[in-house]
Amino acid sequence: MCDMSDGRSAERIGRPRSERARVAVLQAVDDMLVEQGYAALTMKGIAERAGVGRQTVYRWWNNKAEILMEASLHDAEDELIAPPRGSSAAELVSFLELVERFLTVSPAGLAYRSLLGEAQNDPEVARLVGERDPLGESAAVVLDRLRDSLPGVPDGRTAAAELVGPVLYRVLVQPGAPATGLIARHVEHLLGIWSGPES
Amino acid sequence: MCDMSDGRSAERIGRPRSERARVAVLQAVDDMLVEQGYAALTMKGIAERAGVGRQTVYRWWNNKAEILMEASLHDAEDELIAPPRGSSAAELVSFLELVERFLTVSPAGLAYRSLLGEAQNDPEVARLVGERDPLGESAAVVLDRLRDSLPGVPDGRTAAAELVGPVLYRVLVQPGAPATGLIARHVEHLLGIWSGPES
Amino acid sequence: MCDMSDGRSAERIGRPRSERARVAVLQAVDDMLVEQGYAALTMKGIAERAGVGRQTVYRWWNNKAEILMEASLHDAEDELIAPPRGSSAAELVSFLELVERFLTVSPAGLAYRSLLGEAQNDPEVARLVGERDPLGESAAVVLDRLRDSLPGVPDGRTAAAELVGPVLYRVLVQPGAPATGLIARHVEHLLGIWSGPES
Amino acid sequence: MCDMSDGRSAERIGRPRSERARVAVLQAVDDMLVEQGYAALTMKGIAERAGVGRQTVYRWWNNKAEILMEASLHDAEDELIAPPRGSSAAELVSFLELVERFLTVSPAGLAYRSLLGEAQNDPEVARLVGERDPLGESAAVVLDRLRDSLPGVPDGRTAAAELVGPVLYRVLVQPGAPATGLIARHVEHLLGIWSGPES
DNA sequence: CTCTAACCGAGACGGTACGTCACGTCTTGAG
DNA sequence: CTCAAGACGTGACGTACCGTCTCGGTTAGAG
Repeated sequence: MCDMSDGRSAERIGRPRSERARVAVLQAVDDMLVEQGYAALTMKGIAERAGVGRQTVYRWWNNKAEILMEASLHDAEDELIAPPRGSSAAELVSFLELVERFLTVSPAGLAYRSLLGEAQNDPEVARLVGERDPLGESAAVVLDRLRDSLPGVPDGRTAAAELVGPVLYRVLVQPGAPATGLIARHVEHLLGIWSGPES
Repeated sequence: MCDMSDGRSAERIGRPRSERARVAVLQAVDDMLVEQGYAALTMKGIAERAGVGRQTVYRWWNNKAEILMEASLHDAEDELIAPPRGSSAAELVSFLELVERFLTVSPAGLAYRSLLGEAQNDPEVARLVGERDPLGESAAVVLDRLRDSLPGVPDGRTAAAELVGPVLYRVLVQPGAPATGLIARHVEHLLGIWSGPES
Repeated sequence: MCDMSDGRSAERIGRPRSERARVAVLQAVDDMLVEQGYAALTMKGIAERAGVGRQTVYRWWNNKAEILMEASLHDAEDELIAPPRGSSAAELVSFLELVERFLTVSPAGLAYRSLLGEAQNDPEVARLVGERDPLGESAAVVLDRLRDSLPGVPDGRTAAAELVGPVLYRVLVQPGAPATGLIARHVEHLLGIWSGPES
Repeated sequence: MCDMSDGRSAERIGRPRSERARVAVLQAVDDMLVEQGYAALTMKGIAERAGVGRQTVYRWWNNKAEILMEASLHDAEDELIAPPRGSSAAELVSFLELVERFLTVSPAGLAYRSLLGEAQNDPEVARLVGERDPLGESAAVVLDRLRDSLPGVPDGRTAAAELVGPVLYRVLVQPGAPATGLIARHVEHLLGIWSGPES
C-alpha cells in the first residue's frame, strides 16, 4: 500500500520497519471486524489492539481503507479458491457458496464489503477498489479454469460480473437472507447460456 | 421515516411542522451530493444549506441514512421507469441503461450507493435498505411487465438480482467504466434463459 | 480572553454559553495545579476534570495560557491585597510575604509562574502577560496607597519592579528557599531610599 | 551534565565520543534560538540541524534543559563580565545593561529565559537552575569586586537578587520594553543604600 | 384575543475519532 | 562502543462531527 512496497529498494538506512507490527495490525483488524464490526474500527483502537503505536499504522498505510484492502486481498486469495469438482455446475455452485460465506462471515469478506461501501463515498478508496478487486479476480480465476468446458464464457470482467454480481447484490442488500436458492438457480441459468453453442 | 409519518394522527396541537423545511432539506441533500459528494455531507452542513435548524432535521429523520433513503426512494420511482419499447430486449436494455445512469449521475442514485455503503457498516441502515430497496423494486416492476412475453422469468427477488446485480457490481467496483457493453451482452444472455421453454 | 467578553453585546441568538462550564474549568485548573502541577495540565485532562467537552474549553479560551491568565487574574486581586498596618515598613513586608506565599502555594500564583514561564517561549503569551500583569498591578496598588508617606516612590512600573523584582527572582530561581530574610532586608533598603528627601 | 563528565575516567574502550558532535549541537541550539525561538526547538530538529544522530544528543545530555543550561552557562560567563569603570555607579549600570542585552538578544540569554520558564513547570529543571544560576553568579562576581567601595553590600544571594531582580522582572514581563530608565534609577537607589554608613 | 403547546432558527453542550507532532528508546549497518 | 539514520510505543495537540440541549421567537388551534 504505502511506499517501500516491494522489498528490495537496495540498502535502507536506519532501523528497518517492523514486519511484526505490520502483521499485528492486520490481525487486529481481522479480529475486530468479526468481534465488533467495521463501525467500531478506530485507528486508535486498531493500534492499541495490535500493541502498536498510532504513527506506525500511518507509516505503513495512509488510510483505514488501505489497511482493509490489504487485510482483504491477502485472505481472499485463499478463501475464494473453489475446490475442483466433477462438473462445471458443481464447481460454480461451490465457488458462489464460497463467495457468500466469504462476504458474510470471513473477516476478509467483511473488510471487502466495508471497503466497497467506503468506495461509494471516497473517490480515493474507489480508485483502490477499482484497481484491485479480490472478488472479481477470484471469479476470473474460476472462469478461466472452466473456459474449456464452457465455450460460451465471455472474456474479461463481463463474465465475472455476471457470475458474482447477483450474489453480491443479494448480500449487500439483504445480508441476513440466505442466498442458496439464488445461487442454485443462477448457476443453472448461467450454464444454459455459457454451455450452449450460441454466443 | 420518523413517526407522524403519513399525515393522519388526526389533530395535532401546537405549531405544525414546516413542510417547507422538509423539502428544503431533501433538496439540499440532492444538491450537495452532486456538488461535493457524500463524504462532505454533514448534518450541520445540510441544515445550514437548507436554512433550517439542526433539531428540525432530527425531528423529521433519525439518521442521515433515513434522509438519504427518502431522497433516494422518491426520485428513484420516477427515474427508473423504463419506457415501453417494441421488444423485451430493448426494454431491458433501456431499463439497465437507466439503472446505470441512475447510479452514476442522479442524486437519488448517488444517495442509494452511499446508503448501500453505509449499510455494510451499520446494521440499522442495513435493515432500512433490506426493507425498501428502490433498485430491486423498480426491477420487479419491469420484470412483472415483461412476464407475459418471457415465461421463464422466476418470481421474487431472484430475477431482480440476476437482472441488476451485474450492473450494480460493475458500478460499485468501477464507477468510472462504462457499462454499455456489459449491459448489451447481459440482456442477450438473460433473454436466452428467460424466453426459452426451460427453467 | 476570548471574544464575547464583556457581557452585553446585545441579544445573542442560540443557546447561551454555560457560565457553569466556564467556572468548572477554572476550578479544575486551580485544583490540578496544586495537585499535579502545570506539567500534568492537559487540555483533555482539564476538560475531563471539569466534566466539560474539549471543544467547550476552546470556545472560551484560545490557549492554555489564556485559561491560566484568567485563573490567575481573578484570584490574584484578592490574594495580594496587603492588610493595612501601622507603618509603611510593616505594610511592605506584609505585601511581599503575600507575594511569596502567592507565588509558592496559591493556585493563582502557580498559574502566574507557569504563565510567565510560557511567555518566555511563546510571543503570544508574552503579549498577554505584558498587558495584564497581576503581580505588577497589585504592587502598584500598594505603592499608590503608600505614596503619601513615602514621597520618594517613583511612578509607574519602575517602583513596582524594584519592589517585587527581587522576591520574584528568588522564587523563580530557588522556589524552595524561604525569602523571609530577603524580604526584611529588601524592605529596609527600599524605605531608606523612598522615605528620604532625595530622588 | 551527563555522566562521563569531566574527561577523566581513564581509558574508555570503543570509539571515543565525538567532541565535534557536542559542539555542533550547542551551536545548533544557539542558532535556532535566535532564528526560530525556543518553541521551535525540537530534539529532532536540533539533531538534524547539527547533523547528528538523536541518540548522540541523549548520550551527552539527558534533557533539553541540560543542553540549554550548558549553552547558557558557557557563554554567560563571557557576556556578563562588566568592564571596569571609574565609578561603582558606572560599573553597575554597565553590568545591568549587559544583563538586559544578554536576556533579550544573546542566544545564551534566551536559553536562560527559556530555562527559567521551564523550571516553573518541571522540578528537575528547577533543581538544575537552582544549583547553577549564571545570572546570579555573574552578579555575585560584580558585587564582590565592588564590595570594597560599597561597604553596605550584603552577602550572599540577597544582594544579587536586589541587583538583578528588577531588571529580570522587567524583561520577563515586558520583553519588548527598554529597561534603560529602570536601570539608571535602580542603580541610583542601590548606591544610596549600599554606599551609606547605614545597614 | 389571549393562552398554550409544539414548532422554528441558531448555536453551545458533552463526547469521540481524526491525523500530526514531539518525546525518549530501540535497532540497523558502518566506523 | 559510538556514529547517523530512522522506526518504535506513547500521548497531547487542535479540528471536525455527532446527537442533545437550551435559548428567544413564531404559528397554529382551544378557550
